[in-house]
Amino acid sequence: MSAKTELRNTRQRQVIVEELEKLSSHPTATELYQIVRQRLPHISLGTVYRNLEILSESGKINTLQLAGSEKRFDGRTDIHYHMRCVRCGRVEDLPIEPIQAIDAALKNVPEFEVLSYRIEFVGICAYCKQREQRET
Amino acid sequence: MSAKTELRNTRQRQVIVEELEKLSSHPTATELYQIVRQRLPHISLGTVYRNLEILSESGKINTLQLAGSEKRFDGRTDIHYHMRCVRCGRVEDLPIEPIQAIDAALKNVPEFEVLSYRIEFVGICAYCKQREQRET
DNA sequence: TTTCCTGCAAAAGGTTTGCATGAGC
DNA sequence: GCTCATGCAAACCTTTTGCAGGAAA
Repeated sequence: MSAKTELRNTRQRQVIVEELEKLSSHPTATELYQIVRQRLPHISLGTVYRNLEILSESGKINTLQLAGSEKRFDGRTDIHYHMRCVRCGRVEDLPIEPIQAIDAALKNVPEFEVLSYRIEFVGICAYCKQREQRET
Repeated sequence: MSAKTELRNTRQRQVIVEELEKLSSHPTATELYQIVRQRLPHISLGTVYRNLEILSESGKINTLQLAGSEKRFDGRTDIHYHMRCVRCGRVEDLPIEPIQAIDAALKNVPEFEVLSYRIEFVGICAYCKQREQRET
């Protein structure tokens, strides 16, 4: 519940957060590892994973709960929706407001205690949409 | 799009579908493997995976796109929602109607072409809710 | 008889972990 | 100086795949 021990401010942790916050691409651990390695060539994948976990637990970053086998991470910690592009696989932020009707529906299930939800939109991102229009 | 070749009716395939349809627990491949093995002790995990994939492609069963690393499978192929129990991890069917407002929201994103969505509710299932009331 | 399917085992892909060393505070 | 964090490598877990033999149609 509360922040137990203050996190130690290591160079690796710093760079991981900085680089993640620069990105809007919701990278996987491996993708972020490649990027961070440009600044810290000796960092290990394990360190990236451990830090992403710790940072996520302490609320400094967000672990996305999406379909598929790979975890993705987000420097934004406010509530917002994502869309997965069926063409290129990108995960984009969706510029729409939270849908109130979903929260309303949560209250109407007597047997269960529904607390929240995870939603992931599926569609074609701006890049792929443009590209397909050019090719037509 | 269309069913190309008719699937061969093997004993393994039969039993996998039968057992999956009996369950409302949305098992993982490994869980279903354990169950099927009671009837076919020599079946291999690979066969279970291959059949789940083929059956899902041909629309006879459904592969759930939930958060987390493991795939789960569903004998029901009609559209319905699921809830993940935060206590025990069970995946349950949620007896609520499709929420129209979500489809309405899809249409209001000009830059993207949003086609569909995946939603997963999160809460406390009937079993855990009862248990917690008893323990109070 | 042809083709698809199966069992087995190895490989693949992503993530976690044990251990000795090293760096924050 | 005491802990926590790191790098490295091995282990883990789920899923996929290659291959030779076996069973549907």
